[in-house]
Amino acid sequence: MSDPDAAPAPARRGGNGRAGRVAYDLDAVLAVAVQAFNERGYDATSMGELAERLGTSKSAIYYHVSGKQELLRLALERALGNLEALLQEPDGQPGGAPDAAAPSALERLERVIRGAVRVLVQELPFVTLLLRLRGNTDVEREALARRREFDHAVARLVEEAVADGALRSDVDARTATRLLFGMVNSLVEWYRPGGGLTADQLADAVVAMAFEGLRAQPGARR
Amino acid sequence: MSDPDAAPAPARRGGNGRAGRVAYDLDAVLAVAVQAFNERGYDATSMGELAERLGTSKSAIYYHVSGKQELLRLALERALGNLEALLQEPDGQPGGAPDAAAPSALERLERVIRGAVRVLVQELPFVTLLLRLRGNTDVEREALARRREFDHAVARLVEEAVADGALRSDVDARTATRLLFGMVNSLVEWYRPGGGLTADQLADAVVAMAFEGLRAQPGARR
DNA sequence: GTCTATATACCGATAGAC
DNA sequence: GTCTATCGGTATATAGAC
Repeated sequence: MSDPDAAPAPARRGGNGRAGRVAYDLDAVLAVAVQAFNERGYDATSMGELAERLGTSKSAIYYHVSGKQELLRLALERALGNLEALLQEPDGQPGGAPDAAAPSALERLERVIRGAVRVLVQELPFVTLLLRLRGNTDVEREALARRREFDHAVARLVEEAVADGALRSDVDARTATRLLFGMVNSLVEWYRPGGGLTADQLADAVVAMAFEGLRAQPGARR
Repeated sequence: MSDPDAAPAPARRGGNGRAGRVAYDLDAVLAVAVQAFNERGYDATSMGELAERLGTSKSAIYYHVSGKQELLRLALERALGNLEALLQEPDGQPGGAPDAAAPSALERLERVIRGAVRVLVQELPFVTLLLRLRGNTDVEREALARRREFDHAVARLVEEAVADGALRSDVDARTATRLLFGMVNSLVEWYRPGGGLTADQLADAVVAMAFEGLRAQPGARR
């Protein structure tokens, strides 16, 4: 999968391109659009500005997509698809060996958290866009519904872990889930790759704070 | 201070109003505007829609404010003023007695966290607007600069508490601060007053999760 | 596939009557 | 203080040449 932030520059055509002709494919248009939506906001970003950023005209964009809303829909599909895959394969990576014993709810929760951090980092602009939706249009409302279903699935994991006695029960499970993913989701507001913090270090910090808290524990190896 | 969510209905005039005439004052206009900005986004909200929500005309709004940007500026001023006051009086409430010993950095941090939760709850729509800014205009950039200064002040508290040995040192202080306020700020995305969770209970949950973590500790009274 | 030109609609803001 | 009418600007999207 291409990194949308890395190369907003136009890609040269494949074998069927005319000599030296620079063209944009859908992925390049989408990458630039998502970056612009995140910087300025979806509503504040005009098709004219997208054309400027791409060094082309509005009409050229309409050749690739049916309109501004389809750009949004494609971007949200990518973010949601990656997040939903976490729930299908809670190991964090597909194709894992058939596990020994079934993992506990707490173990599954930690894997989902680490997976979510990984997806947020790998698909940063797309997930950023998803997390800032307001639900103004049908496209946005459909995406928000899918996001809510993801949240509910995580909440069920938290409740299960509380029932197991693995998580504290004096904080409501729903509240804990929301605070937990409030912390995870806030990554998109400040994390930037290449800033001296790898995705794994970030996941470690999130899991440590979420499960053990920030307070120094006397005698603990910290 | 009036509650902007509670009464979007027009307020009757004071002593100088003509008999029975319904009018809007600046506070009523601001309350409706902030609610609309949060629901639909600032850019996606037109002055025409504000007029519709107020049951009046666009011109009537322009009588009260110079334009759409001033509505934004007034709302952000209210949110920032309340947050900045937390740093001046870290007791959480003004007029506290001159304290005995100077509180530790950890104690001051907890007071700021509880104060921030209180401000978020009490001024929910205004802080929500602040936290969703993108920095498209001068008004927004000025507000973002003030917000960054607030964040930096909290980060200095965290660093001080780490230096005291009160907070764990295996998580970078900057990262910890960002995760901490990512958790706090996420409240605006889901907390609604009257939902069975008081501001104090919420602050307890935030402080418990931030400092002690979610994991059940064997033998601990939880 | 990309261009220029344009159709159509809505935006923020203002003018002037009442 | 609120109204109707309208200004100038810009938005999305399309038409048709090349």
